[in-house]
Amino acid sequence: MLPDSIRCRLGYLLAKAHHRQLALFDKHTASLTVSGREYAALLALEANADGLWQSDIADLLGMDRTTVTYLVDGLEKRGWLTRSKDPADRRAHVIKLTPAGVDALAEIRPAARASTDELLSPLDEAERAQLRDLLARLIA
Amino acid sequence: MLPDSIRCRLGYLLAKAHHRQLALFDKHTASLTVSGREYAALLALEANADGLWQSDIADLLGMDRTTVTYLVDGLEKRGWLTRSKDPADRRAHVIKLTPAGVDALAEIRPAARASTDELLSPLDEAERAQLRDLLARLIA
DNA sequence: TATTGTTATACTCTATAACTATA
DNA sequence: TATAGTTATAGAGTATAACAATA
Repeated sequence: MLPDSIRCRLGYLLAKAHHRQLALFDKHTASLTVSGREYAALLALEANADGLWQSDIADLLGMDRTTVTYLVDGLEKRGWLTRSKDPADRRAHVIKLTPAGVDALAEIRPAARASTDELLSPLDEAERAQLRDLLARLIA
Repeated sequence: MLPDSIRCRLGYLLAKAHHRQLALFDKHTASLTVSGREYAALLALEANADGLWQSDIADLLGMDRTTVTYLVDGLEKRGWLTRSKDPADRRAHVIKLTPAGVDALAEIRPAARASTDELLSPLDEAERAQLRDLLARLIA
């Protein structure tokens, strides 16, 4: 009943796939109270152990500064990161993962991977790599 | 600077690609005041000339009834579709495209296609088909 | 003057529940 | 009692602009 004009529409396919991804992430991380964006921010901090400015996080994840302020607020309340003035530029806040944040990430990562596995379950290994490659080239 | 842990994260790739798709659709249809969802609803009605119930549209596009009410309100105000009681089940509204709706669709379609072309411009024909196929299998 | 971060505001989407009218 | 549609409300997510502190 769904016409091909919609089924093959890229906007429809991307919206649905993205929606499904969000739902599966929520399902697998239900006990962890963390959003996909928060997880991405934790990964960015993990990869930058000397810390990041909030504006770095905004640039890396494609959010604006406003959104990062709220996001960092939430993670700071959970004790997963620290905010401190950068001595070299006192306008900026340096954000660093705390040991509790490292632990949280260790808990979240397997759940996040399980959600991706479930989303990608219709595809074999080669197809999964292909999908990542094609999507990466769209947003490059 | 963006770590591979994020760059290869499927949630990140899908969110970005979807966001880019929305932005390009808006850019190419800026003069037409139509959303992607409204376009999808028009396509569904085009493929079902005897009309659809609002609940059919909800099922087809994966929205709830509430959202469809608002969406149909907007398209009806533009004169692109009609609402009429179904004589066979007076609880339901039959939605049909008007001639003005057909005209609008004829205007929107090339703009929508141009936005998809721009989004997919980094990929060749075979890769575009591959991407559609892989995404379709994720949401099946 | 420009930049970092904060706050307030508003606007869109979406989710829920209560309501009506029909079946 | 269940279903189609409407309405009201509230919650995310996001975008904008104004502001303080600092460069």
